[in-house]
Amino acid sequence: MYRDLSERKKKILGAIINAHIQFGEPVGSKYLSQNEDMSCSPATIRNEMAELEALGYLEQPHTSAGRVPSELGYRFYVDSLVERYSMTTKEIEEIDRSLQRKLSEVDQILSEASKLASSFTNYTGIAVKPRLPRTVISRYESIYIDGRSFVLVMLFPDGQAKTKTMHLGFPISRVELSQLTDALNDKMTGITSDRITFTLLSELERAVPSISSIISPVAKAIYETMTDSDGGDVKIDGVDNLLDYPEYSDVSSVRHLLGMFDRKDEILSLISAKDDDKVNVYIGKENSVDIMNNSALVYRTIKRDGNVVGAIGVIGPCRMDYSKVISTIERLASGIDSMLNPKDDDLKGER
Amino acid sequence: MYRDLSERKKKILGAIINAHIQFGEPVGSKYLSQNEDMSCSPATIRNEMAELEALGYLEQPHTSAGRVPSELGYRFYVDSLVERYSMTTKEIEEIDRSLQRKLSEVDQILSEASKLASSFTNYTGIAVKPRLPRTVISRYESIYIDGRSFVLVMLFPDGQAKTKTMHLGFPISRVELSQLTDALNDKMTGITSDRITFTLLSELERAVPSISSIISPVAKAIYETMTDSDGGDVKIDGVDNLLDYPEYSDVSSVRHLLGMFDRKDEILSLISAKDDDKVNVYIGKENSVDIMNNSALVYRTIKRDGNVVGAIGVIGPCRMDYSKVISTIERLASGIDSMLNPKDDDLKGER
DNA sequence: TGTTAGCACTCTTTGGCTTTGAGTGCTAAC
DNA sequence: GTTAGCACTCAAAGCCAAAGAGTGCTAACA
Repeated sequence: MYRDLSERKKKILGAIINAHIQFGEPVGSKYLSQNEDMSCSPATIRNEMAELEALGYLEQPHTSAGRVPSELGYRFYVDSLVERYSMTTKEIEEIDRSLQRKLSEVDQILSEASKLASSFTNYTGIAVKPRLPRTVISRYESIYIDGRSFVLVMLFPDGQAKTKTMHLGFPISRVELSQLTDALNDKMTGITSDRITFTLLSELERAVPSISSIISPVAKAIYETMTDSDGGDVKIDGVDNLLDYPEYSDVSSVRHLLGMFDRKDEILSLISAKDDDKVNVYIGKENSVDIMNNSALVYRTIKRDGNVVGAIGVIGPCRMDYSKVISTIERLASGIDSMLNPKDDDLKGER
Repeated sequence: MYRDLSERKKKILGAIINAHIQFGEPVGSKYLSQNEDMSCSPATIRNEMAELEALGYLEQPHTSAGRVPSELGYRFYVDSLVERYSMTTKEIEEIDRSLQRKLSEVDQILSEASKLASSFTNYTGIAVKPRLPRTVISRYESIYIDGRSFVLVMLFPDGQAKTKTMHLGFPISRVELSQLTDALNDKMTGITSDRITFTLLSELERAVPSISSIISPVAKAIYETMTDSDGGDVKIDGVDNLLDYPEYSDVSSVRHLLGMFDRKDEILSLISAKDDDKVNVYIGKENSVDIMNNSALVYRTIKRDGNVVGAIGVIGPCRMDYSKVISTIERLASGIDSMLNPKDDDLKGER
């Protein structure tokens, strides 16, 4: 697709995008010939630029302005020109150090990752926990607290656990509690939330006749837990970073972006769609999220035991320092990956 | 303090604030005499306005503009003039219905409340979970999963429970696990996180010599859990609502506000400071959070069993529809309160 | 045939200028 | 104490000209 570009065109296109990323303003022929050692005159560059514009890689805000990369141009740049930003040892150390403060739960890791992504890149960081396929509970345990309350522990197949503290209006004995637990383990394991039916509840009530009135609130708690963990979540940090960039100096553009953050579902589905192991870049309207008018999204998914458990990324203007952002996300994501999938040492850390 | 204002001054001040809230622009004498049936001429009103300005209730952006309420003016308005907004049955129903979708955990209730506050008022909703006083764990339980992993359940004095799933690099037996649990219950209950010392860990290791290498990761998990739940949290929703108001049409003012949202700590400490049962209103610089330059904060705390577990509120421009906002927050908060503190029915719902 | 210099042309940006209009403060009359 | 009248102030809007940046085109050149 990009075969038809001569080396010189590529060089010019790359130089324009670099300059535009740096200064945020349209780039003119004179600037290029002077500062980017093009070894040809402005006039020649103008000719090339005119052709690049005809091919769709460049755009002109108005007649007497320089050229600005189009979304196609950025795409080309990201795909082929971008040289990997080589991080300084200091930067690498800083990222690694930040990750050291190893947080235990996936949720927390992601939420922290969003902050890190934001602070290292100066764009807006996002972290996504995808909507999981329907969860089933594989085992129940209960912990007796006192005559009127107990903790219900629900274990999921992936080893996660959730708890609910139940307060009852009437006393319950340890024996009854263990009957209840047995009944739950007998009837309520391995099923999805939509299979919790009235029939099932009646069966349960029959299994523990002495405390049948407890079934309904317990079932409700279970149902809530199952449906809860279905939900995806999107964390966003550093929105105010964006306001430093002229593309968002207009309130309406900010509103666009903020509006998108409220429609987190779209981000969720966008990111959940693709789950390869590399950093992905969506530029402007390329993606279904049409609100991302003048913005780009760089992200990478996070896996654990081969399953996607989340993603981290960065949102910023199309004119983004891609090489730096990509490297940062790359390193953050792989750092998190290795935290979540520790090598088989003598003793693994907890999750 | 406000005794010295004549009835007519109060009326004029109130009319100015109402008009300014409605239109967002400085209010002139002519407008008042025409539209608010003042029964006196513009000139008279001008005299009164000049005095109100001298007293500090009004301000003039520049010589030839109308008057704008000062922060003191708003404060006066909120304290004495505001007539409680009477909600329509429809609005009340809608709030109640939204609250019906009763979410179980405090965290979720608050996060949902923030969305509700935002959508009912069209300002920015915030929900706060305060930094709790240092947490201690009152009891440990463990659930055996398989030879190499188990779930550690930690119970807090208030009945909450947290879990950590531990994956080990070596096998552990049920007996050893219960030894571990006993040791934890013996040595690690009732202490704050800063008292988990090396000495304590050594004692623990001595208590379970056969699996002493497990102590360190377990202790780490416990420490993390304890320090986690210390942390407060602030949820914010509907930031983009604000952009509809001209006060925030300037990017720098938006940045101010967004910056504040990143410094959630300040909001946290502000709200945690006062814990009475009524709706509080902070206007502009009244509060320590000096960033709230041109903004006001309306909130009310949420209690459970007499303890503050959070707060919900709204942030918007000083020029805010206080009567509506106050009623909305009032109703939301009391609705949540009653969800969290159910009447003693036969069977209480879970928490 | 590709490159370059030169030049006319376009179009935004900037600054200064005036006009407009809203709203005030003051004074004098009621 | 209230009101009408009037001069005054000042931001906002509109207008115009000048400046400046950058282009496209043409013609000369290698």
